[in-house]
Amino acid sequence: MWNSEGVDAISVRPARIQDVAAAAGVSVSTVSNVLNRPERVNARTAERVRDAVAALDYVPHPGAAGLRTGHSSSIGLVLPDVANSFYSRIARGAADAAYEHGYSLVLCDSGDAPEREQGYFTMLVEQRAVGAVVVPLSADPTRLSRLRERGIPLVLADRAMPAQEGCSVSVDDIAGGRIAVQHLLDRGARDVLVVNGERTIRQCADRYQGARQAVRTRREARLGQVVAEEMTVAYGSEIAHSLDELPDGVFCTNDFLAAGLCRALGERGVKIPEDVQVVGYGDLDIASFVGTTLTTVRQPVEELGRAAVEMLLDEVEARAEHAHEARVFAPGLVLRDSTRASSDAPF
Amino acid sequence: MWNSEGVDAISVRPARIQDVAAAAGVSVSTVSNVLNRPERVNARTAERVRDAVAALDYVPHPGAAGLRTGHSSSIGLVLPDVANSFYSRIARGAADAAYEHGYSLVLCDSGDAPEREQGYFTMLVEQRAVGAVVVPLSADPTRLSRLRERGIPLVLADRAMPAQEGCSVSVDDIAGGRIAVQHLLDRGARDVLVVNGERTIRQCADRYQGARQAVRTRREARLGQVVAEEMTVAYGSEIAHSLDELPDGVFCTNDFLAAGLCRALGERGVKIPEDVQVVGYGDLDIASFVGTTLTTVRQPVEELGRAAVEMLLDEVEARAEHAHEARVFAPGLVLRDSTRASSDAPF
DNA sequence: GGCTGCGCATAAAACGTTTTCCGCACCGCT
DNA sequence: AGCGGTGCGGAAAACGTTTTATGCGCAGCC
Repeated sequence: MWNSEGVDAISVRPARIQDVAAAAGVSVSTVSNVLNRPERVNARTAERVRDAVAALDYVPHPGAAGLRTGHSSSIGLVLPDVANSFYSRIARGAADAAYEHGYSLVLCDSGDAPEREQGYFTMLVEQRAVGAVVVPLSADPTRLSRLRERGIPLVLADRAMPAQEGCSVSVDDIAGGRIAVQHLLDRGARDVLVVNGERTIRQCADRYQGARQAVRTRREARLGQVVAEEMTVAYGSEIAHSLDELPDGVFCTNDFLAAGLCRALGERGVKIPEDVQVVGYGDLDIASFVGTTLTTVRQPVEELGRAAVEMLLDEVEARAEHAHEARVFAPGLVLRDSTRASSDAPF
Repeated sequence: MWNSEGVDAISVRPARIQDVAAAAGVSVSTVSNVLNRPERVNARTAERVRDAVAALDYVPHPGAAGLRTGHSSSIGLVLPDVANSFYSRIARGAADAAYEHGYSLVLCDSGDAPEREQGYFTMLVEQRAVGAVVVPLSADPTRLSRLRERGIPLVLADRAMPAQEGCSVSVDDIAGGRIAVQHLLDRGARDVLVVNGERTIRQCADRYQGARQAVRTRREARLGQVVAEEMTVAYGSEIAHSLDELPDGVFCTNDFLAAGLCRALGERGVKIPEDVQVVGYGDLDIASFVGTTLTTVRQPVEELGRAAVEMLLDEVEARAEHAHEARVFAPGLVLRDSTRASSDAPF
């Protein structure tokens, strides 16, 4: 009645493989063969079939196919919070890779709730997901058992795992700490302070270890450390105010800390980078938005997501000859004003 | 051989409904009934069945079920880029809602590529997705036809749509512009400048319209506008430098612009908020990280994602009595230093 | 005592694929 | 003529569910 013509489509039943077979004057098996193993069928017949497919706008039903073949074509991506930019960048890389390989990505945002993470694991088991990329809430390996015991392959992201247990991808935080401090030393700093987060956090401990390694290469260099309760702008600022004697180089293990520290130093009349050089970590948005833009350590996070999916698919598709691998990515340094002597206006 | 005992699980075939039936000494239909319409079956039998389910750790195969019932339980989320915080917040809200209702969310990141967006539409059609939430690349409605003609219900996000075409969710940008400027006027500003983006962008046009509405309520107030080529920190800064005479209130239609503008004004020796009050838009991370934190307009973005999914599910589950709706959300004001007279240290 | 109706459980037919045979026609060879 | 290939195409059996149509026993009612 008042419907325009497009709307009648909502009642049309999608074409099945049978319909295609009928239209092309062949059997269903032939249609299936044309679609999945074209080499098995005569070129002329194949052509006829493909015409029919196009004419009917046939799209195969992967659910039905999966029923027969035993596996779906979706992979799970489990992470604590997509709204967090670190995780959303992982998601981006994973989505790209999944798309390129023709898999669909199921977004499982555990919202920092362990029971919800478990719920998603169950859901993935139900769906017979072909595998999962997991950025786990905690390092506790038993939480992964639900997937393990169902034989769903998984790749851990941002968390290393003994290689025989499965694949994992992560960034080399020790190297990150090393290049950050190395850079400060290269630019003449001799008295380096590390503004760190809680050392129980693996990343923080690693970055500090890297810093120590860098300092060891120079006789005359000294390293200090101060630990912030939380890695926020506010604490970075507070630490800058509480400093008695100034170092000539500061390595903040997080860009928030660095941003707060830079601002507070500025308020104290300290010039950056002339008096103190500062390196941050993470290349978060804030690093380039802040007054004096931050030299910082950039992590190839999208690569992490992409690699995780690709390793997962290798495991899925190769099965037998797949060897587990713990891939670690190298971070890189992004040079900006906070360690650059001549600061040409970046805009 | 060298495998620990957990590993044999990878070969165990998941229990089917048949196995449960056998274990409970009933027929498959009874098991199915226990699971889907418990009221149809005797309480004692149901109990036996449930025990068997638990004992075998049976999980139903939604693919197979979907084959029979004709629809899957997954919904698509199509957006231009999850790494962009606006979209990732939508994703977060959508994921929460989907989880609560027992649906799984398929992440479709079109990466700003129209053909990839189409590819995802095709994929969703294949999977017989029950519906989709779409943040479209452009307003061109024909791109959605692929889903439409297959009768897949969809909800548009961040983009209004004639209500009879389907549901949509969006934020009221006119109201956003209005409250921003209203706030400036309330705090005594009389000469208000709007730093806007390209007016071909609907959001920009709307926010400016809201600004005009607010100014109209005060006889003595005046409104000016300057348009930035891009809505970035750099352009905000540039505009601040190019200003001849200063207004006493500035409304930037984006926090990046506001951040750049504030910094540049500071460099010119202008005090914020004493000399000029500034309001941003979006409540992006940058708004609270920047030197003088930004008063800004906050959009309930997670709510957008959540509502979109819920409206979609209403359409899916109610079918007949569902009425399309174009829901628009009200933005709110977040008060921070850039319009606050007495600036107590926020830390 | 034969009906009807009710409460419960089951058998069997779908759903749309893939894949394993198997058959058929044709070819070239002894 | 008989034989083994080979190249193509088809029939039919799975895959794991849901759902429709029955079946069966038993109570209540004329």
